[in-house]
Amino acid sequence: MYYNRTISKGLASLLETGGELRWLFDFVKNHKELDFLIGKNNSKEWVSIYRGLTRIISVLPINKTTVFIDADGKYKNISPNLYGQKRVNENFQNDIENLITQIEQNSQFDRYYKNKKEGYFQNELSKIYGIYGKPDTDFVIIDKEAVIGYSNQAEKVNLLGNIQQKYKQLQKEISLLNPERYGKDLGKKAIGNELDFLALDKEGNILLIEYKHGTNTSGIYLSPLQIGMYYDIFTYFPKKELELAVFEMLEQKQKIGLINPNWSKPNCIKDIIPVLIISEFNYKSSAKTKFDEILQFTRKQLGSSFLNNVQAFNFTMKNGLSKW
DNA sequence: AAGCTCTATGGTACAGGTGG
DNA sequence: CCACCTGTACCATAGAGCTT
Repeated sequence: MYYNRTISKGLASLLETGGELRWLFDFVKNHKELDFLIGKNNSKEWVSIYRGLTRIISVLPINKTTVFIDADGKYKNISPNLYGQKRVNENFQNDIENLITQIEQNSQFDRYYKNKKEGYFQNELSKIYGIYGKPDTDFVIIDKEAVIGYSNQAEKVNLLGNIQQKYKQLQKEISLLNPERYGKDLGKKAIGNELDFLALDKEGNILLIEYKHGTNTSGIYLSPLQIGMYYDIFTYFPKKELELAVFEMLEQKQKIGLINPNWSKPNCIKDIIPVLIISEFNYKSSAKTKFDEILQFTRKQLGSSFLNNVQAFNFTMKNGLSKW
């Protein structure tokens, strides 16, 4: 298993000050609805730009002078000129602007950002604790949609499969316990495998952040299972290796400017803390009561120390983060 | 580089619940 | 008892990895 999503120096330098794609960095920083996601897996690396939940472009390096601009077919159809092979010295800002304008004008895309739901708040969070972060911000986002990689399918099934199995079983039991209250056939429902945000706080704690919008009731009350699973996966991962990867990603992001270069980094990793962040929580919703019930149930099954350091926050534009 | 498959998620309709 | 609210089931869409 491996986890390190630092991109190659060559790709990173394109975005750094003086790099040929530096204009892209400025462009995203100046558009409040846009944000970066950079990463790699065992076969490729990329710099992607998201508008809420939509990946509007991915930049994939082909060689030193050429990149491939990719996205879902839907967006390629809207703005064909933007996609395909490009020279790195080409400035395709106008094409991106054109794409965004068309996305804004077509209501079919509203649900990914304009409706001010999940995509909107996820983007806000991501920017406040990322590219707009201050030197004294409580924590910084190291990675988004974080996934641990496996060298092959056998290893994945063996390591991840076992952990997933455990939580799927619990989900099934919860469903059988009270199908009306918690949902039926939850045993068939898959448990997510991407962590929304991996962050680092000033004290040196790694925060495993799961984000939910307040209207997603079942997502909220079932989140102990999801959060527990990420906690298992990341605590199983060798600590030294995780620490190295996190610091490497931090440094790379600071060099580019995706994290404030003056943010004072901790000396070492202290702890791993699971976190739930909910935006626009509706206090009339039963989600909180059910969340406590699920937590109680899982503690009965897995031991009282299960998620004993979990933290939950409300997130609003007005007050930022406050205890849930 | 594009198509295919798997999976996650938002939107929506409706059923059931609740409060006035 | 009615009007409104909430949550679930279902469906469509899109992201991501894999294959060629």
